[in-house]
Amino acid sequence: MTKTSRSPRPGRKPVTIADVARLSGFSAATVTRALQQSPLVRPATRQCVERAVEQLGYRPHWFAQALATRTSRTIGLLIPSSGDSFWGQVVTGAERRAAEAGFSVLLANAHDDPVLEARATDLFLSRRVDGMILAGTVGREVSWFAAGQPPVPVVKVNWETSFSPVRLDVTAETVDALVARVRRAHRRSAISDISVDDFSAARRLTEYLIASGHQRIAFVGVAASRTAILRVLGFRKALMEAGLEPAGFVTGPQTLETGREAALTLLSARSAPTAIVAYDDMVAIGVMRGVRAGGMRVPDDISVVGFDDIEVAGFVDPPLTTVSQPKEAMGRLAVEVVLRGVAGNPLKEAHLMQGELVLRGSVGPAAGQQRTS
Amino acid sequence: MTKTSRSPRPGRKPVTIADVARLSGFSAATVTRALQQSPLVRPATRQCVERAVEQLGYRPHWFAQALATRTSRTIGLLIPSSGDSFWGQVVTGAERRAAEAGFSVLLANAHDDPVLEARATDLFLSRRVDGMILAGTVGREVSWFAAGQPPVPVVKVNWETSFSPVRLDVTAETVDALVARVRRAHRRSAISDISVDDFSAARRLTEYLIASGHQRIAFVGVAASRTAILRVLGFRKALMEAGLEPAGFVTGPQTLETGREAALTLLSARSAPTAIVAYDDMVAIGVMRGVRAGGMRVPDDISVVGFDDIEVAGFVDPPLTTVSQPKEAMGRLAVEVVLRGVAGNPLKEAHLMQGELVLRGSVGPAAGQQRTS
DNA sequence: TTGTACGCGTTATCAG
DNA sequence: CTGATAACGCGTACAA
Repeated sequence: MTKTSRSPRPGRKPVTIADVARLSGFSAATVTRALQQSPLVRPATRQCVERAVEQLGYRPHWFAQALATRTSRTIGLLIPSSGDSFWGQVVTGAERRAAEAGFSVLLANAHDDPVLEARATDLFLSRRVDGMILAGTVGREVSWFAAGQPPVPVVKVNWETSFSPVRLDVTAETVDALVARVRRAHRRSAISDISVDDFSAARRLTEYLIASGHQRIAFVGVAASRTAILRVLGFRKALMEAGLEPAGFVTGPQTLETGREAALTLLSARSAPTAIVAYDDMVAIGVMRGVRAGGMRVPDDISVVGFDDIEVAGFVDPPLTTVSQPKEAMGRLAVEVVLRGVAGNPLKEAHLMQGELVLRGSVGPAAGQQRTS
Repeated sequence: MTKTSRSPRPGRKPVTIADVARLSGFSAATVTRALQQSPLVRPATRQCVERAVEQLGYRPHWFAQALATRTSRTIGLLIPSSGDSFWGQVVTGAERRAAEAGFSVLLANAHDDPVLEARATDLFLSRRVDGMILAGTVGREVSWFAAGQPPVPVVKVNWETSFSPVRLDVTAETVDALVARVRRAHRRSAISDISVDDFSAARRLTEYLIASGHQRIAFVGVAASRTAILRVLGFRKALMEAGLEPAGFVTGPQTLETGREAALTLLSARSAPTAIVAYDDMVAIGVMRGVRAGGMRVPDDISVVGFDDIEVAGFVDPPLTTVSQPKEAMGRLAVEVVLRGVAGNPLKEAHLMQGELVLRGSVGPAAGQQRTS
């Protein structure tokens, strides 16, 4: 249903500083100074100007200000999608912090498309943002800025990129070497970055499963992405230190469906795992569905853990044990890094934030252990 | 963990149209025309200019353009919170549509605070947005714009406001009168608005329950808000037309906890309902938990429905039957309305969008009916 | 303490 | 077809 009706044309022309100057009887320069709380202006004058501002409903014209001062007080924020509550939380943190500093946020969605990513950085640049935050991007850095160095401070958040697949039969030494190698790729760039320590998170999650008595643990959702590799390596590391072998790896796109099928496959194997580490919560939920479809129960027969602590994770049955990423904090920190850059401190910063284990109902004691005891 | 290291100062001064003019050997005016694809410029000249642009990496300075053309090609979008995936979807739709039209989105979060809402509209105005979308706002319209008419096209989306509580013992005539009254409050405003037809959605949802054999149906989450009242009225309307009486109303804040407690209370009554309509999905999930805590099952013993189709709704157990709001479409439409206003058609538009019933697993045949048959 | 004059980077209006 | 020139609204040296 749609209804329309006339409404008065809002065509009042905006009031400028000249109008204020005229009404108050002072010059435009004085008005500017009064508005900037400059100590050079007499209190009585300030009063007078403020009255005129009030009366006319004057608001400084932001473009003109920006043009004159050469700063836009705007930060470009590129994320994969606003519809994703994960990134939504990052935006919330960023927006809050920016507002505190008197900055606003220019938002763009990349929808996982490198072309859109490049277009967005272009947009930001021509909008003369004072800095930009590139979050969850998939494209290659070179495609963003033609001449190497970006002209404004840039920070990457949870930057994703493809890596040649890691051999799964790594040894104790190669795990550390590979982690170092993956991290080094970050360091080469001159662009600041913030990311969550996926390696450590996966390691702690796996250690928790081992401490719960699990000995046969599989990983579902292996892929050639930076994040996936670090999580696999953390998983391997924990296993090695406990003298255990992985109970299986399932490769595939990081979707619910992958998790479902993987669970069905793994459960029908002769030596089925008693616990599954999923690449992320969505895959984990798929695993839980697969487990149920296979006639078994979580966590009685098999334990499941995920990553990210997405909103849904706390609402599935049983609620999912996972590791939560500091989403709002990442957004805030990203803005702070950019702000430091804007303030004229052109340092590259690299932040590795720690996730937090969220213990819920999807992990129980190892089923095998129960039988033998 | 934090690491910092030196990086080359990015202080190249941006290239201006004058640089392009110099290099290409033409005047700035011609460069502008070439870039605007004006037919007034000779192809050879255009080529020449384009080469210079390429070579210098020139990008038009957006403020200066905006200042000269008096349009910012920006739309202000105010939402309660980016962390909420409901609004995130609205943003996605808006952002997409805006990008198609070459506009960008300036985002602000109100966090349900009328003060922040007013500050945001102020920000938008001083940023000279071409139009603004005020979504899910709670404040009073008068507080937004000092001088009555806003100076740019504005559209409200799912505008929320408090209403004097509706008497629950309405009659058939008063239902229609009340719906009309609630809607009239919208019409009085000169500001365009988009909202979902909550009355009709609630009515259809309730009709569906009745068609499933339910006769004793309660409503949980009554409050003095516009949305809540329309949903209650839709619920009442469906019941009346079927010659049924409501099995109860529970008032309270629209949270999961309210739902939980309400379920416990309703189930222990002498004539317990066989179905519950919750104000929204979060309340509905609370109801489901309460039902389970009370030792009964959904949908075997009692059916539950919600509103909004939030992300979580499809993942709870059983998946929730609800009515989905056209979130992305609302965002798109909002941008379109603003764009029409920008194009110089200052009409007030009122759009009532229809939600869609999403039938999932939380509704079954009436338990009472099963027993008697 | 206040006013004047100029620059910020573009676009639009007129002449040529 | 192209080139001067004047806005656009504000900040800021510099002068008063």
